[in-house]
Amino acid sequence: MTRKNLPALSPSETEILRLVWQLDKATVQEVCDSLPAKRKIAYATVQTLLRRLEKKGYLKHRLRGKAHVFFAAARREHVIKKSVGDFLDRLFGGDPIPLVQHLAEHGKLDADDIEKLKQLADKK
Amino acid sequence: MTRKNLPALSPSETEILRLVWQLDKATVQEVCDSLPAKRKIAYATVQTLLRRLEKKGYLKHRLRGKAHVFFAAARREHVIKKSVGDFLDRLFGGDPIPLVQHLAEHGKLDADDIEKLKQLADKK
DNA sequence: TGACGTCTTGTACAAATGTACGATATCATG
DNA sequence: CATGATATCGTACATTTGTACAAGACGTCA
Repeated sequence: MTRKNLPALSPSETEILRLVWQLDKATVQEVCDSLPAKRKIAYATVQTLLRRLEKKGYLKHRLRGKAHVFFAAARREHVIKKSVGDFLDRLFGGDPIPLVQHLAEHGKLDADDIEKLKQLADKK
Repeated sequence: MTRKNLPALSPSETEILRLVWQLDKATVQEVCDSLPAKRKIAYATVQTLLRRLEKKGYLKHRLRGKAHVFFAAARREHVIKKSVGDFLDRLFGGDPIPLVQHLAEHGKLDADDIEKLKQLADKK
């Protein structure tokens, strides 16, 4: 199943992978269509990124007519965990507090969000 | 002061920059010494990374004897904000909740941490 | 059936990244 | 002052990344 040894994701690859996750499964075209309006990348580029993601083991595809329909080949949870972990290490030496604190201070999190998190943490 | 237009940080650069922040100011040697034991990069490599960070505008240096002492040239707050923002966009489409939730679920944050955050958010 | 649109495949290519060697300059010390 | 230790500087170089064009396959509709 979802096996280890996933080569690192580049920023752009991450971006595309997220879209596939979000769409659950998608063709090149569909990924292109779901790109934020601001972010404009050529169809061909998205295609290459999807190919690379597949080669790296993050995606697989099956055919629908002539089109490739890409879908996750690695557990999202797992990928996220790795990405967040690495990011945390690089920028904060692994300590998550400053990160969350930063989010809180920049209005990314309101009291409500935090309340929800509290429930979560309490349950654990 | 801290002008904009900072070129993107590569993962390794980020790692090194963080160490300089942590040490407040540091020579190549000092950065090398403060590298986590696991992470083993040659002196020369660290040197290159520091040089690049300076060229990109993240660091400056002054001399102490013959050694270069590097120190921040851009507001840490600002750099973090940008890095976190980009990361959030890439991996979560900009929504911070799933990120924090992930942290909470993976035991990265305990109820105490969250309590602290609550205070923070309340103050806002 | 033949042109048309849609897709994939192969390939390209400059720039960024990760990593590092070798030459050179300088400082302390015997 | 010669020697070693320590630093920087210039440069290198294989990969990876970001971005993309061109050629070929296939299904469709007039």
